[in-house]
Amino acid sequence: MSNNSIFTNKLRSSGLRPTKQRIEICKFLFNRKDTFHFTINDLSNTLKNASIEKISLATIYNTIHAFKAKGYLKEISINSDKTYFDTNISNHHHFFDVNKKELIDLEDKDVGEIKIKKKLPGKKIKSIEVLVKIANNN
Amino acid sequence: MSNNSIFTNKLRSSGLRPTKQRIEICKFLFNRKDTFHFTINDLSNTLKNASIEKISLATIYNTIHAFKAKGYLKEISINSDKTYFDTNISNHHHFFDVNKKELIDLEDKDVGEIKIKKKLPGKKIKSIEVLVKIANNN
DNA sequence: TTACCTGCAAAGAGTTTGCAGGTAG
DNA sequence: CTACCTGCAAACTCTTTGCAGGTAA
Repeated sequence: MSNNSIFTNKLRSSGLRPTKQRIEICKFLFNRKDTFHFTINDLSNTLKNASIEKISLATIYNTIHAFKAKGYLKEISINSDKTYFDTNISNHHHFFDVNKKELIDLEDKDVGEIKIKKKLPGKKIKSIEVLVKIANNN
Repeated sequence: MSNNSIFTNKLRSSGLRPTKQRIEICKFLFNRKDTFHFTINDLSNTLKNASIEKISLATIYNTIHAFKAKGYLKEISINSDKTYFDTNISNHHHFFDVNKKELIDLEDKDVGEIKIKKKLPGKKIKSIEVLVKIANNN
């Protein structure tokens, strides 16, 4: 199907061989309208149920890290026991719902411009990430 | 010495028994002019060299978590293999030097006001944390 | 054919837990 | 005396690695 060939090309063009495991993971991650957040564990479980053949954990780690290195995914900083990945690779920020342990996108425009007034010699800014922790009103 | 009694009181007043291990840890963490960042591993190694008696890793974890729960320490969000704690519990932000894997404080005043323009019903903001990743100029 | 990829199992790192003995109140 | 704390080792979770067999080009 034409969908697969999109991913095949995407993978090939970044020097990754389009194996069926990687295409399977691509389909799950990128074949959707909205971006989303996930953990490796989520992904593994979902694929276990959804796909025909089991993909080994090692392959999932391997693939997710390759995708991250290629810029297809971002890893997100939170004080949490979990490591989250984000299919939204644009510049944006996050709410973290501490009750539901859930990440919610905050678009760049939802956060006023951030001005860093301190400079360190010989260093340049690579990224500015804002994490807004939210909790239920009691 | 009078220093110890400060910590003894601090601990007692928050319902923690002032054991010699906890006082030892307090002295190392809080008996200094400047706040700093550390990992459990750092702390364990430093105490191993510096103190008379060895404090077991389990006790260090236990104590650090108790201190965090009591608000004496903050845990810091970074995409890193390490978990950092901060003795600076005031509202502030961080640079993370990706080359040196080092955290540097960014005072509140070094970061322009942050305006979160999105609200989620039934949720309130608990904290806003900014992480500025920096790297060497090449 | 060759370099790369997958799957499994074992190994690692960091953290937590169970329990017996010790200590503060 | 009792509840809490410590230290040790075992257990756990998450992640990485080594290696043999498989697959894309």
